[in-house]
Amino acid sequence: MPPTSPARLRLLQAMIDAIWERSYGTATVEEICDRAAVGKGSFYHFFKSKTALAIAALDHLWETRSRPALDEIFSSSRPPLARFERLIGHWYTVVVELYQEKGRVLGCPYFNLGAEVASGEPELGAKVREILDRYQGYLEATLHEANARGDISITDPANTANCLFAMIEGCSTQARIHNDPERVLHFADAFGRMIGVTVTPDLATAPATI
Amino acid sequence: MPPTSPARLRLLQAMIDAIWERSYGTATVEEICDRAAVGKGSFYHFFKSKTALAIAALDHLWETRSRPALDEIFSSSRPPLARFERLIGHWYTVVVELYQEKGRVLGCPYFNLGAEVASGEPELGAKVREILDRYQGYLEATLHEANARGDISITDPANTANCLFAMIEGCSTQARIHNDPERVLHFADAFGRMIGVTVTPDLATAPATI
DNA sequence: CCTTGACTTGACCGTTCAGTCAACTACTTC
DNA sequence: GAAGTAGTTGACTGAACGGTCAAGTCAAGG
Repeated sequence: MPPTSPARLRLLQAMIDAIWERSYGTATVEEICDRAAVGKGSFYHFFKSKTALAIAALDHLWETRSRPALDEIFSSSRPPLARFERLIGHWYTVVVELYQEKGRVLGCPYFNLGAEVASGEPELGAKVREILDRYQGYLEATLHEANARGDISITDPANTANCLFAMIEGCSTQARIHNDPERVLHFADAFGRMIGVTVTPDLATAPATI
Repeated sequence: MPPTSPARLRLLQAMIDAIWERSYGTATVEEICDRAAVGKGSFYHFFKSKTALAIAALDHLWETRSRPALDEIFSSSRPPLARFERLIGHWYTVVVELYQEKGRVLGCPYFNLGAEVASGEPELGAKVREILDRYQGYLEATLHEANARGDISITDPANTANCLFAMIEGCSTQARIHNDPERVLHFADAFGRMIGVTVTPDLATAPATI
């Protein structure tokens, strides 16, 4: 079971697509096998259950997409406040790209899944919390650094990071509920007001990841 | 089929509980019938489908709980900024009460459901959007009034209301994901910074509704 | 006492689900 | 080319699903 097997990778991607486009609960094993063009036997050759695939799929999405993108956005070569501007611009770019591709705003798969399986599915919930905490960690570290440089003056960086992250995820979920990509840009202004600076989304040419 | 039939009311409440505690997708008709102590035949006597019950349940929750609570919180007898303080305090009180009762933070049923059924279930999605828009309307109207009184100076009340609401819902969903009631209070500080005033949660003795 | 109709019931139906399995292919290694 | 290993298959199973239905109960009206 080398983790690079093509069928295995297609299953991971199919599960991510299913969670993103629909929801974990409504995604059936057969649907995922069809999307991946893989027999049901192969599914259970690689993963012991639907839940196990979901956990592996979250890890895969994080390692191959989210983490590389966040490492670039929050690179120390960029000034702290510019990282926030890049984050918002990047987030918007990804949402619009997926909207053009799928015809729908999909929101954040981690957050959507987390809300859905908060009760029941404790292992899946733990994986979601782990990833969301790492995500928020980027924000908190950057707030600390901006504080140290004197760019901003925030008394409680951990709490502020939490609130910024809540607004980002909240706006993304609103955008999903209303299927309206523009809602994602709404928070740029509020983002700035929360940390006491002006924040302008940085819509650079971007690698298409989230 | 008088809408006040006890069995019908129990079905509405059972559906709300199921959506809140678990999720719409994992709630089965049989589970709801059991919770309501009602035969499956009665279910289909009152509602033509599971979806129809969900839509009726959202309306019922809004009319009997959310709207009365919001009308009290946003009563014109209260100064605009005090309404925000009361909203946060009330929200926190409800979350803690439900936490003590059910052992879990449940978040906002409208928001959770909306994210879950954003694709698929268009009628249910429309009902969720209608309710969320009304909810946000209270915030926007209050921002306008506070602006007019000179309490605050917000250039784009509609967008600000949207961001405040996104942060409220985002924090609530985080609280659900982490099963941590205290996360709901996190945003009081950020709430104030976004509109440029100090906001202190008003934890008055409250009617237990959301 | 009979009729009516709203309300209730749970067995039942066809479908769909997650998961199993025995058989097969393709590739490597000796 | 034999033997082993990794990957693949789809028919199959038992359970659970949403929804149907024939057979009631019961209170109100005549």
